[in-house]
Amino acid sequence: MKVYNPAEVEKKWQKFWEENKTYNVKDHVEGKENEYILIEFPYPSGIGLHLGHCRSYTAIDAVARMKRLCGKNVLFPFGTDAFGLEAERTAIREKKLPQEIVERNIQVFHSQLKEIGLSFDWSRTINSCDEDYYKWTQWQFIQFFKKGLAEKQETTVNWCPNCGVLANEEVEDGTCCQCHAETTQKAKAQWVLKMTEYGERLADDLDKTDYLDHIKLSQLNWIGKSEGVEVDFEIKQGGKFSIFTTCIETIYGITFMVLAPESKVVDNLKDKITNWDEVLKYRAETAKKSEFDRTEMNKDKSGLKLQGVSAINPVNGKEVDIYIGDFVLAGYGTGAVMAVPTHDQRDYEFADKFGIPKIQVIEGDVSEKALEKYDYLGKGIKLINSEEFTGMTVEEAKVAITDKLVNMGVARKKLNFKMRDWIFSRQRYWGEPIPMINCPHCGWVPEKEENLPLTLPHVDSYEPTKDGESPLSVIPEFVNTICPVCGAAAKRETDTMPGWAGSSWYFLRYCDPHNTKEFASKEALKAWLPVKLYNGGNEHTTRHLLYARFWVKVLYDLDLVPVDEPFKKRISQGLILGADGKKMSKSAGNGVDPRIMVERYGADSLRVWMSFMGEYSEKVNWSEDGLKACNKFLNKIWNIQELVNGDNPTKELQFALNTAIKKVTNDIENNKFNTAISAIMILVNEIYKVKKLSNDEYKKLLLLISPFAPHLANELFDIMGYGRSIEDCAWPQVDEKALQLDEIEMPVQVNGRVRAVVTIPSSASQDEIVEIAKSNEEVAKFITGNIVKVIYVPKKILNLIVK
RNA sequence: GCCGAAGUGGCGGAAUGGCAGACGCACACGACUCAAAAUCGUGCGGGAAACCAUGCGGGUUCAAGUCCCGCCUUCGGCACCA
Repeated sequence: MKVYNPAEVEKKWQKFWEENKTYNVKDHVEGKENEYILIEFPYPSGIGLHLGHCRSYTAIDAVARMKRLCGKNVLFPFGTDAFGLEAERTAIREKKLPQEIVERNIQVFHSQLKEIGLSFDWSRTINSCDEDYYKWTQWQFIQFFKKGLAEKQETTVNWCPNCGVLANEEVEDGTCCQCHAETTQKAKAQWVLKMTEYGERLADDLDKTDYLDHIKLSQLNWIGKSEGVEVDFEIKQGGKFSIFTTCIETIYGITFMVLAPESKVVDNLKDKITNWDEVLKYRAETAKKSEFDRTEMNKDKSGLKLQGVSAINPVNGKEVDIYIGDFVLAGYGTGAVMAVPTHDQRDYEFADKFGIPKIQVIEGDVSEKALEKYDYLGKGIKLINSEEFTGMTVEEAKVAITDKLVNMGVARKKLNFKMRDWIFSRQRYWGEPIPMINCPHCGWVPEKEENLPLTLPHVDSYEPTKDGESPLSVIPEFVNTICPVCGAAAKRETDTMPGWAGSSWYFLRYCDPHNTKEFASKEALKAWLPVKLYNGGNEHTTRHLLYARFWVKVLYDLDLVPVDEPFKKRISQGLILGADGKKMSKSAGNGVDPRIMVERYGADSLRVWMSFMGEYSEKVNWSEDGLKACNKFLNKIWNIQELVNGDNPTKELQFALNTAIKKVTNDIENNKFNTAISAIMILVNEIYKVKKLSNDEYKKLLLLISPFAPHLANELFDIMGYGRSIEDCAWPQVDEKALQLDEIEMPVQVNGRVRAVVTIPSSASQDEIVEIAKSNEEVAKFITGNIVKVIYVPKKILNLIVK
C-alpha cells in the first residue's frame, strides 16, 4: 500500500477536474433538478485568499458536492468584486493603476482557489470591474432612472478641508484619518436610489424567504417600518411644517417642537427669528458632529430656542415654542418632531435642561422619568388632560385622535421607515461611471443605451480632487459631451457608483455570464433563480442583502427577472480569530497563510479542519494542532484500505454506517458541518474496532467524506476500483432497517436525578420498563417511599417521583 | 446609545426541555521499537463521598446549557469600507 501523499493526490485530481471540466454546468440536464448555491464574491485583495474565505468556501463547496451526488444539477459559481475604495487606496499606496492591481490579484485568487479543490464552474467567472459586466450595471441604473427611482437629492457628506469628501471610516473622532484636519458635515447634491418606496415590500416579503431568524430580524429592524400619523403644524408667524409620530395619543402633551437645525423651515423663518446669530452658531456646531454623535441617546441634550416664533397645536390651538436640536436629522422623516416630555425620555431630558413645562396625558408615574409607549401600550391604560379623549384607553384614543385630525384636513395616516434612500454617488475614481448627462436644455438625461459601457477613462492621477469633486471632473474629454436628446453641448455626471452597485446583481449574471445582448436571458434566469442557498459574512446581513433584494425587486417590476426575492435561504459563517483569540491582522502578527497550511498538511486536511473546527456561524480560534489532527484522521481513512475484506457487509458495522449516513446527510443539509465530520469520525473509530469491512461499506464511507475531502475520496475510489470518478456515483441512502435495535439503553431517574441506565427490549411497555427499573439495585436504593408519579418519555427517559 | 449574536472542562467544541461535556486537541499510562517518531490501545470536569458544575442573580418545570425576568462581559452592524 502506498503512503497517503496529499500533494501528489491533490495535484492529480485538480488537473483531472480542470481537463474534464467536471464542474461546468448546463442550464438544463434531462431528469435533474437545478440548484443554485452561491457564495458572496470577494474583493480580490493583494494578500490573496485568507482563512475566512477558506472556511466558507470549503463548507459551501461541501454542500454543492453533496447536492451533485444527490442528483441535482448544481450551479456553484465564482467571481470577484473589484471596484471600491479599498482597491483604489491600495493602488494609490502602491503607485499603480487599480486595473493592474486587480488583474494581478484575481490571478492569485483563482490559482489559490483551485489549490483547495473548490468545485466552481470556472467557465462562468465574472468580475464587477470588467467593461462587459459594468456595462449592465450602468444599463440597469438607467432603467432605475427611467422608472423614477434615481434622482439627484441634497445630502450630507463628511468634509475635510484638505482631502475633500471622506467616507465614514476615514473620519476618526471628527478628524480626517489622512491629514488630521477637523472635519465637518457639508451639503452635496448626489444621486439617490429611492429604496424607501420599496420599504413595505422589503419588510413583508421576508416571509417568502427561509433566512435564519436573526437575519430576518436584522433586516426588519433596519427597514424599521412603523405606522403612524403625519400632522401639519401651523407657524403662528406664517408658514407650516409637518411631523411624523407613532404616538398620536400623546398629542395633548406637546409642550414644544424641535426642528432639525439645517431645516429649510428654519431658513424660511429667518426674518421672524430674533436670535438668528445664535441659530447660525448652533448650525456651525452641529456641522462638526457626525450623525452618529447627534443621535446618540446618552449624550448631553443640546438645542436652541427659536425666539420670536411659535407653533400651533392643531388639536387644541395651543401655542408652543419651537426649538432646533441636533438630534433631529434633516434627512430623516420630515426633519421635525413633536415633543411630549412626559411620554418620551429624550423629550423629558430636553425639557428638564431647558426648563420647559411637562403635561401628563396618560395615567401613570412620570415624576422620575417618562412613561413611554413600551410602558403603557396594550394594558388598557387611559388618557388624562386630553379634552374629549380623556378617559379613553390609549388604543381607542389612537384611532379617535387620528380620525379627528384627518377630518380636520391637517393629518394623514402614514407608514414611515427608519431605512433611508440609498445614496448612490461617490466622488471617487474606481467605480462605475454613472451614465448620466446634464443638458442645459433637457436637464438630466441618460446616456444612449447603445453607447454603453460608458468606460472609466484610464488616467495617471485618480486621487480625489481638493474641491470634493470626482477625479473624473478634471478630465475634459470625459466631461464634455453632447446631449443625447437635443444634441446641445452638455456635461457628464462625474460621480461613480458605490461598491455596493455591482454586488447587487452579480448573482444574476452568473446565470448567463457571456450574454452580449442582455444582462442575462430570461430563460437562463428562470432556470436558476431563486438562489437556493446564499452564504456570506455576518457584516453583510443588513446592507448588501437589502440592496440586492431591492435591486431585484425593481428588475422584477420591470419584468426583467422572474423572481421578486433572489435568495431563498441566507446563512453566514463566523470569523476565524488568531490563536490568541484576536482578529487576525498584520499588526497583531497572528495571521495564518492558507497556502502554507496546504503545503504542510494538504488541502483536504485543511478543508476538513475548516468544517470541524466549530459551529459554522460562530467565531472560532485558529489552532494548527486541530489541522494536524484532521490530517491524521484522513490518514486513518486512507489506511482502512487494508481492512477491506470481501463483499459481505458485516452486520456489526451496518448500524454505525447507517447512523453516519443519516447524520452526515442531515447535517450538511442544515449546515452543521462540524457534527457531520464528527459523525464520520465515530464511524471510522467503529471500523478500527471491528477491523474489517466490505467494499460496499468502504465505498459509502468514501462518499460520505468526499464533500469535505474530495481529492482523497477520488483517489481511493480509483485505487479500490470503485470507479474512475466519484462524480458518477450516488449519495448513499439510509437503510432504516439497519437502524432498528433489539435493545435500547434507558436512563432512569428518581426525583429528577439519574440513578441508573438499564437495558430494555425495544418492544417493552411502560409497565415492563418500570418493573425493570425498580429491580435495578441503584434505582431501588433511592426508592425510599411510594412512587407517586411515573414520567415516561419513550426512547428518552424514565423518571420515578417518590414521596 | 440602538439593532443582532455569543458566553459550557486545561483547549476547540457536542447536546428537537430528557444521562451535560459527543467528536477532537493537549496530557498521562501501556503496546510496538535498541531508541525516538509514527501508529495502535486505555484513562482523562471537580470531589473520598454525599454531591458540586454550562458568565452572574432570581423564576417556571417531574426535569433547564436549553424557556421566562433582571444584570455582566465579549464580538458584529449602525447608512461614503464593502
